[in-house]
Parts: sequence; structure tokens; C-alpha cells
Amino acid sequence: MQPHYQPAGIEQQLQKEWEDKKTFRAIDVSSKPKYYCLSMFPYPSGKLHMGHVRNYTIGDVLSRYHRMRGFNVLQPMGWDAFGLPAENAAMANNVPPAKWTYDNIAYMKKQLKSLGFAIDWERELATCTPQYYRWNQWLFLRMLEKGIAYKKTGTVNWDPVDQTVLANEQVIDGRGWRTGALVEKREIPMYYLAITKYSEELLSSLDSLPGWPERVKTMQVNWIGKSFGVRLAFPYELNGKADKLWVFTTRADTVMGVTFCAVAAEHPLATQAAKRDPKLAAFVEECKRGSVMEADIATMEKKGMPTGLFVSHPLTGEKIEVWIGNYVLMSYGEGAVMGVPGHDERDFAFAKKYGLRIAQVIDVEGEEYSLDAWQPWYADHGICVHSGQYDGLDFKKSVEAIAVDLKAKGLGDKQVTWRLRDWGVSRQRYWGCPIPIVHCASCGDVPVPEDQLPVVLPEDCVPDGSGNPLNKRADFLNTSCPKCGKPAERETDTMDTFVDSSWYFLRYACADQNEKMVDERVNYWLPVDQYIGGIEHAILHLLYSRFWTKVMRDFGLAKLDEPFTRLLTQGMVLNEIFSRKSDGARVQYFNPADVELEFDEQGKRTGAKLKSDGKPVESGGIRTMSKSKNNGVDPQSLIDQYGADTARFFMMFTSPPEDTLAWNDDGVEGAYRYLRRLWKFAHDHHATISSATATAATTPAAQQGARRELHLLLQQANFDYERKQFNTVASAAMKILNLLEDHAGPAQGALMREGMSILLRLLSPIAPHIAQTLWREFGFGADILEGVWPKVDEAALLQDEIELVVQVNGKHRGSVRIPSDASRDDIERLVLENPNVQKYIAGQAVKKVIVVPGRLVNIVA
RNA sequence: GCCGGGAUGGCGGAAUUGGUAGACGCACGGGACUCAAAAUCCCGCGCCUUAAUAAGCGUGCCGGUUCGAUUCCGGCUCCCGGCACCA
Repeated sequence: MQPHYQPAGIEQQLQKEWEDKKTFRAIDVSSKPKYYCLSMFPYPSGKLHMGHVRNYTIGDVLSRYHRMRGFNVLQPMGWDAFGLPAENAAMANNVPPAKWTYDNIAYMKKQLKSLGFAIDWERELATCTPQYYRWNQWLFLRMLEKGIAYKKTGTVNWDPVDQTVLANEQVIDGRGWRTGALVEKREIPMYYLAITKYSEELLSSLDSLPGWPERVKTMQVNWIGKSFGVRLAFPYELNGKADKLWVFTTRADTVMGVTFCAVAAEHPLATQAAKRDPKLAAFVEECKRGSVMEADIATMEKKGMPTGLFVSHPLTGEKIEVWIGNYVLMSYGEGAVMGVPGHDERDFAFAKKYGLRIAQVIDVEGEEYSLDAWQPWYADHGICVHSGQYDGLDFKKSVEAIAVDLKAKGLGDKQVTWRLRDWGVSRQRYWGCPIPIVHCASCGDVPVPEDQLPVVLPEDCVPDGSGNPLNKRADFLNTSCPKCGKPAERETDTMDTFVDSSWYFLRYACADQNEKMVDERVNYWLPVDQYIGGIEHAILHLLYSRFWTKVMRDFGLAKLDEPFTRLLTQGMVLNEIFSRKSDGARVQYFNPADVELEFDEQGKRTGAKLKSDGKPVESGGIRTMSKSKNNGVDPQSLIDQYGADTARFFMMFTSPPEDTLAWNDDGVEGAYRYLRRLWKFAHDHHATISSATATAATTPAAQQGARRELHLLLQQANFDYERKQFNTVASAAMKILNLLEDHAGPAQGALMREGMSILLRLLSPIAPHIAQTLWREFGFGADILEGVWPKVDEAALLQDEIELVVQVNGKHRGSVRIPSDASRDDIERLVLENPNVQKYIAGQAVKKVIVVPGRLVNIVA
């Protein structure tokens, strides 16, 4: 045995052995219970980042732990390989996205292997290969047949200079990222998937997921946003024609307080009004500027203009003026809202700004209404006032009565609405899955017949930032109409990459299946028993995957209602952002590795400067690691310097999996030191440990305390493995080594051997290379993965005497040793006799004695 | 702005979920070993008064419930994630 810990050698050797023996190949059927452990697949951005290392180490710990617990484990890996960054890299380096992507995959795969993950690489997939994305196309066409996929117009960010559609990420402060031009909204035809048809089930089946974090389920519930309200109409007459302006409200009880209506700039009424008035036309144009992002719209200054058009209040007949409002979204509800400034904060601000009438129609007992300033209670449910026949009714009753009256007039009814919108999947981009549609002058939009799939994406295009290069590719573009045979053009939009990631977990079950999208093996492996990924995916990816799974179920492709039984949402890995404003407006970002921090004597931060020039840099907060802010940390140097086990052990030890982690590698040395100490201990006591035999019955009295400690630590580690709190598992492993070091020696061989065998197995999921190597060195067995998981010896935990904490009036005042079988009366007597207790009671009458068995006694005086 | 989450020593975090706050580790200080350094080992390490013992304060802030609150409730502050075309 080597006297010193040399991770590079043992790690490479074991990784090769695992590969040669196909140790982690998942068997499609087994008598063992199956455990499908899946980490979210990476986007091949170039190199692994810290978030990947964290994510895949958590997944690997769970996979190895369950394997040792007797499960048939599947842990696959693949590549979410389509996406925008490949096009950006292509523009920057003049390399086709395909080459860039495949090169990155090769490099990152090597990195993953060097971390020793127990992955079944035979099931690897990449979403940019036709073997994968042909099934996106196939299912899309089936959705089209069933009406789940359909076409309508949608709003996009438009860069007027580059003449191209921009992603939200490419809009910075309302301007195109490359041109700096003011971004415009533009309406274009797109394909949508009718996820809203599944709203009810997506909401209700969250209850069937006890293995999901409550916070994720809450976010999904709010996102789906089921609300009960009333859809109502304001009749009007325009150019001699009668029509109705429809709105939706969850606060029909406030309808008597309507003093205006507001419509979106894209609303037909706004369009008509703009034709009559150039000022309105200019305002409509202004509203159409800016990004389509909800966060931008919600925080921008609320502006409006009156159209001059009046509608009638559906209940009172009062004339109500229609405004155009920049805050009204065409894509939500009816594209129009009723304005109740008395009881809606946004409407209140709007009315104040434009001098519109504000009317109180709801009263809350004990509160005073004033028109001067908004009070939060104005938005509360209360009793109707100044509302004619509805006066005195509460929220529920007034909504009911108002809905009945509206219905009688044919001007509205109760309605359930959802915040969830249908999923727009068209992207005006090259590096994605082609939408399998042909546009024919005579037949219109014609689906590509199944036997002509896949529509293959040419892999040699280099985008230049001005639109989709597929539009310039004659060999892709030109085809013949599948219906009439005449020349026609292919659709050049590609699919949202969320489509690719919405079903890859099903494909892993049968990645070698080339005749079908999936086969019967999905019904063995699915649902995923444990899914692990970043909390940033709590809504979109997880919701789309749930939807897509339900569609596949309804098409008879898989027998499952939900794809992921248990979900672990890993916290983000953050790092500080350092920047400096250089000449002009451009901000320059510096990697934290190149920045030196300054501290005062108390260790408080006083400043930061760039190492290269010694001049100060500004801190821009602590955010998720990203290329654009240059605050990423490359994990490779960590692996190269310390080895995979140290990187893995440190990552697990430094923080619980679900916590946000502000990056700091100060503890890496400690993790490495621990593994070195473990190796040295194993080396120094090799003979003692190898030759000893242990049974509980033969533990000498002097060692019983240590053995009790050992089994308590095992108990805690088992508990923490089950609740997935791996930082304290690592901590238990450290405590066990501390314990063994305190009890080392030939006379304690049995204890050392038992302790070492427990320690190695506990450590094995986290630091598999060193655990496996030492396992063999001691002759515990050929493969620790086949070892039986250690069991707590309950007999070892028993003790004759226990220590009880003593409190007087809730304050800690010492402790007493008592026999572990002492009765309540005995305890009270012993404690009250205690001199220290007597001192603090100081003659006062004892009112109450609280005994928490095995823990403490509190004397209330 | 809306939705979700978080805040505990100089730092990462622990406290088996209402019962000894600060386990384990990092950093730091002191010592041993060494010609010296590294590595290693030993001791100390929340704040405050104290020579020590001992006491008081202390889990972002304000208030509440309780014999007892990091944990439960109400109200704030700051930070992080998401907001439908980053993935």
C-alpha cells in the first residue's frame, strides 16, 4: 500500500476498470426494485461549470447510495444540444454551431468521466441528432392532427436594424444587444401547443407528487393560476354598428366602481381609434416599442390616452370612456380591462395621474376611506357600498348577484380563467429542430408525411446575426408540396429547445430504439424515481415536461401520468460580479479569480482591486455564474489539483444540496486534508485493521463508549442520507475518522476494523475512488458497490446513565447524571436536590417541573 | 411590479424540526517538530465584564404565543431565483 494519498493514479485506474467492466450499465429488467436517477442534462456550453459538478455529484451520490442499498439503478446522461449560445459562438468564431456543439460535447464528456460518475454511457443521447429530433417532429405532427398544436399570431422582439427576431436575453434596456437599436414588438404567425387544455390536470395532479418540494408545487400552482371570476361586456356603438368590449375580472364585486376601461395597444378598438387620430396612432406606436418581457412591462411607467370612444356600463348604462393603456397585455385575458381605481392599486395610480374619477364601492369595517392616498385595505374583500341594490352584500354574495344580473342581460357570466398561456414553440432561429411543415401556394400549410421524416437540419450553416440562415439555404428551403407535388417552401422556423428537454427522460429508457419514439421499456423505467436539477427550472421545464408526458400518455405511448416521482431542486451556485466602467458606456467584467479582496482587522471587507493593475473594481452583487458577467469558476483546476474525490467531497460538504451556494473554495484544502488523513490512517494501521475480527459481544467495557459513538454517527449518517442532507453525511465521516484516531492501537483492532468498514461504506457514494481502493486494501471485498449497507447495532446505543440538562425558568443552569431508567418522580427529586438548582430557586416556590424525557428538566419558580 | 425562497461567529454550515445555539470544517492566534520552510500534531477561538471562576447578551430588524423560540404567528429590511424567446 502506498504510504501517501495519490488520487490521480487510483482514480484513473478505477475509472478505466468501471468502463472496461461496464459496471454502470443498467439492466432493462431485474428482480431488484428499479431506481431511475436522473440529473438534468447539460447544455454543452464548452466546459463543465460548478453548477454541473454540484448537480451531477448529488445525482451520483444518490445513484451509488441506492445501488448499495440493493436497487437496480439507471443513471443516464445526454446533451441538451440545440440553442442560442451555439449561434452566438458561431458568429464570434465563424464556426458552424454543429461543430462547436459536438466539440464541446466531446470535451465535457471527458470531464464528466474524470469525476467518476456512475453513468450508463450506452444510453447517451444528443438532442441535435436527427435520430432524436425526428421524434419531436413526429409527435408535433400528431399533435397537429389532434388540434393540440395549432397556428396563431404571437408577439416577438424585433430588431429593426438587423431585421431579426431577438430573444429576451438579447434585449438590453429595451435595445438590441448587437445594434443598440430600440426594440419593437412585432406580431408574427407561430405554432402553439395547447398546454391550457391540460390546465386542470397539471394543477390537480400536483397533489399526487408528495416527493416534490412544496415551494416548487406552490410556484406551479401560481403559474397555472386558476381563478374564478366574471367575464363581462361593455356595449358600444361604432360607425352605426353595435358591438361589445369584453373584459375579465376576479373582482366583479367592484363593478359598480368602474370609471374607465383600458385596452391594449394591439386591441382592435385601439387600432380603429388610431386611424382617426394621429396622436393616438403615435401613442399606439410608442406602446409597441419596448420588450415583451413581463418583468419590464410590470415595472415600466403606466401610461395611457383616451380614445374618445365611450362604452356603456353593463349594469347602470353609464357612459365609460375607453383608454389605451401600455400596461394592458393583449396576450392575457381579453386584451382589455375594466378600471376600478377605488379598489385596484394600479388603476388608482392611473386615475390619479390622469385625473379620472375614483369611487369607493367596498367598505371594510373599522377603516376610513380617503381619496388622497392608496391604502392596502382598499384591495381587500369587504362589503359593497354606493352600489345600489348590491349594498350590504359581501364578496361572495355580490359576485353571485352581479353575475346573475349580467347573465340576464346577456352581458356576462361567471367564468374560470387561467394565468397559464399556450406554449409558443416557433423560433426564428437556425440551430434547432425544424418544424415539419411545407408551405404550398395552393394547398397552404402542409404537414410533412411521416415517411419523409426526419426533416434534417443542414449542419454547415454559419449564422451572421441577420435572420435565420435557413432562409438562404435553397437546398433546404425548396421542396415540393406533399399534397399536390408543385414546388413549395419548407417552414424555416425551428422548435423551442424546451421541446427537446420535455421528453428526453423517456428516451433514455430505450435510446437504441430506431423504429419508434419509445418502446415498452419506458413502462419499466419510468417514472423517474429521482430527478435532480437547478431551482431555476422550477416552472418552465418541469411544467412543459409534465404536459408533454401527459400528451404522450394520451397518445398511448407511455403508461404514466407524471414523469418525476421525486424532485430535488439544487440551489444555484453564485459568485460575485466585479466590473469597471471603461471609457464610453461599456462595462468591463473581471473574473473573481483575477480580483484581490481587502479586509480590515475584524475581517470585514473594505474593498476589491484587480490583481493585474492594483486599481479598484466595483462589486456588482452576487449572482448565478454566467459567461456574460464573467463570474464563473472553472472546476477543472480543482479536479486537476486535488482529484475527483476531493472535488466531490468538498462540493457535498460545503453546503446542503438545496441551498443557494455563494462560491468560496476556502474549504477545499480541508476536504483534501481529510482524505489524506484517512489514507495515512489506513496505511499506518493496515496490519491491525486487516487482521482484526469484530463482534459486538466481545467489545471491552473501555471501548463501549467509542463503539456507541460510532453507531450513533452511523445512525445520523443513515438519517441524513435518507433526507438527502449530504453535508452532514460528510461531517459524520469526518467525525468517525476523528473517533478512530482517538482509539487507535493494537488492543482496539476490532473497533478499528468495524469503524473503518462503516466509514468506507458511508463515504463511498461521495468519494467512491478512495473508498473502493481502501475497501480492497483491507480485504473487505472485491467491490464496495456490492457491499451490504452498514446497520446500526441498537445494543451498542444502550447506556446505563444519561446526562439531563437542567433549566430554571428556561435558563440553562447545569446538568445532572441520572440512571437511564429513572422514573419521573426520581428525576424531579434528584434535580430539586441539586445544589446549583437550589441556588437559583433561592427559596421561591416551585410552580411546575417540566420533564422532557432523555433531554432536560425545566423548573418554573 | 408579481410569484417562490433565504438571512445563525471572520467564513461554509450544525442543531433528527418547540428543549444545552454554534457540531464538523475553513480562516486566524499560540505551541511542538525542523537549521529553516512546507507538511503533520497539540491547544485556543460568538460578543461583553472577569486574573480565573462565574454572570449578562446573542440566530437580519420590531412585536407576539410559550415554562422554553434559530424553529410557530404578525409586521418590516436586505439578498437570491423565476416571470413564458438564456438554458
